[in-house]
Amino acid sequence: MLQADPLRERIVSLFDGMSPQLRQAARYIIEHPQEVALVSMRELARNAGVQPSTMTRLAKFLGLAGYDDIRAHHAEAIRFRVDGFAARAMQTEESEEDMAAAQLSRRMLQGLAAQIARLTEPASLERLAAAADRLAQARRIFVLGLRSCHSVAWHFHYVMTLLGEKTTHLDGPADTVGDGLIRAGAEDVLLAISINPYALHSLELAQLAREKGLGVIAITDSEVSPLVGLADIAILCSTESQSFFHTLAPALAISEVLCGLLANKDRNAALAALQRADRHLLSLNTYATAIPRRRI
Amino acid sequence: MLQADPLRERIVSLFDGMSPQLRQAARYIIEHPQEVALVSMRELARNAGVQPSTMTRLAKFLGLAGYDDIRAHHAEAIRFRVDGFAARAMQTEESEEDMAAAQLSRRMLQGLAAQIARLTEPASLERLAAAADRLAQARRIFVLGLRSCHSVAWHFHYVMTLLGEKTTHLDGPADTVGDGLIRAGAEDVLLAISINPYALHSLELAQLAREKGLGVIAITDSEVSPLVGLADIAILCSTESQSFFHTLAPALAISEVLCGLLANKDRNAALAALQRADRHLLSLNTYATAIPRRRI
DNA sequence: TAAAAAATGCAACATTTGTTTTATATGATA
DNA sequence: TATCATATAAAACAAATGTTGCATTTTTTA
Repeated sequence: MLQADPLRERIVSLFDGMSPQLRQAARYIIEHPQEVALVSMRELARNAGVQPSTMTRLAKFLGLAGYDDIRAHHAEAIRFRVDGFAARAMQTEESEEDMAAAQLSRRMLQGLAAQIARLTEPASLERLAAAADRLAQARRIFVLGLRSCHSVAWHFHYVMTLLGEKTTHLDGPADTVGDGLIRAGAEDVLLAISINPYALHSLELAQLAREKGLGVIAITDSEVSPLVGLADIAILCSTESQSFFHTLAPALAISEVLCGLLANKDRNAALAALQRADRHLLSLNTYATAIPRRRI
Repeated sequence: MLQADPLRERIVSLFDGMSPQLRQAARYIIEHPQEVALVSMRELARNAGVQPSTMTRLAKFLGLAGYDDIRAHHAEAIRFRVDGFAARAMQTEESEEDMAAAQLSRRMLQGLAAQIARLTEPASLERLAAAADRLAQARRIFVLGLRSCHSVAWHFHYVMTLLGEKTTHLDGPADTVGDGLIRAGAEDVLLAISINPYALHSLELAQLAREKGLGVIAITDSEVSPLVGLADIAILCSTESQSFFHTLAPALAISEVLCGLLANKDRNAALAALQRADRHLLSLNTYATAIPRRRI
């Protein structure tokens, strides 16, 4: 929002002085302003993961009479926004270069959004479901993604480690990438991610996995990708982008969906695992609760 | 409202068959659609000059279960208008225990697409352009993303290495993550990526960078993220998803856009650099186009 | 460590909400 | 006009809302 929003600014500026629960409530309001006006306080509190009373306390903390002041403010913001949209588009006066930058950015982002939206085609959804089934059945999941695909492979692996110990990330220094497969067998599955140009090493390892009897699931970019012939299930994602580079956002989206599907197979187990991970990381002081903030 | 609105059309088409009081209520709703979602039924009735019961009767007359259906519809319309169908799937019930895989996948993907599309708001585009400018000016770019954000940081770094030697990826074993900053100074910039929950180490390093005089550019998830206070420019991306986990797809999209903008600053240099990288990797036999024959 | 203070969860509270019921008014038909 | 069906207003109702006080937990201070 470009318009001055005094309440929003007040919440941000007082954020540091809030207790954890107040912060959680405040954060949710900052990030879902329209919901404040559209749902009841109790429902908002539920969605924000706090007690109803916390919302009242937040209002008082902000110096307001009660929660209704917060709601009234956000309702007013919605009433004003009716014509604010056009106004906002106009008021952006930019330099020529920035204009060009904004245009390129917009084109790229819209392209990415469209590509991810296109993954909702029935054919893709079927393959996603089949892949999730296969991954759920596997004893062990080996995740392989080299070079540009490393980010996707690692992210999948990272999320899955929050759920349990089922995945092995095939990566390592000194040419030890494939060592994880030493004890892999027919009960295991390789999740291989590779896009054009295909890293030779990825294909070799996928081939090796196949020879060892592993199931192979591929995330790749084309029906004629070499991985398609090697894989039991291949999920295709476009990598075209409006810039010089290939995009991996759709591939990342696919891997996130796979994680979501796997977690959804047993929601309770997933929740329990996540809580366990939370506690572990908490005891390690991995995350910041108190914030080293110095400047506004 | 430009979109087709079935309820509105239904009210109009049944208008002639209504009693005077029903008409008065219906007319007010047609002419003040946003008020329906923003005030209580009794207040709406008062403003419309009818009895509260008339509103309920109108709902029944339209074939709905009750007034709440009318309100829910108008709230949805506001969500639609404000977010461009973004947070829609987001808010809907997630209580269905056994959601079909296809349904969950579709929801997740649509949500991701919408979140990326939302990054095209003018405010975001401005920040992207400013960030690209700052990164282009920098002597050196240090890229920091720990834990879940590693994928984004690494991807940015990887793409940038194709363009040149300007970036340093802050990562390493044995607690050497921050060592890259040893010789960093005021002419350099830190690109820090962190989302809630914020890795303590990321914040500490960002703080250190700031103290050493580096510019700080952040990719983070909220106006109240601790990185916002530390950063010269903060680019915000939503991380909410329909599943248990946060999504990094929008953050990845942002980093890809930054790469695109940087490459676009000097297209010829970028092309030349990419060709050089291509030749190098070709001579190393990094890539394949067909299924490889395994070396023994 | 113990004591004090702050933060939080819980449950009871008075209101307010949307709905339903009942009584009254309205207007058409014969 | 008398009769009837419909439309409206008023009041009663259960369900929900936002708030508050209190007990418990957590954090800070001495």
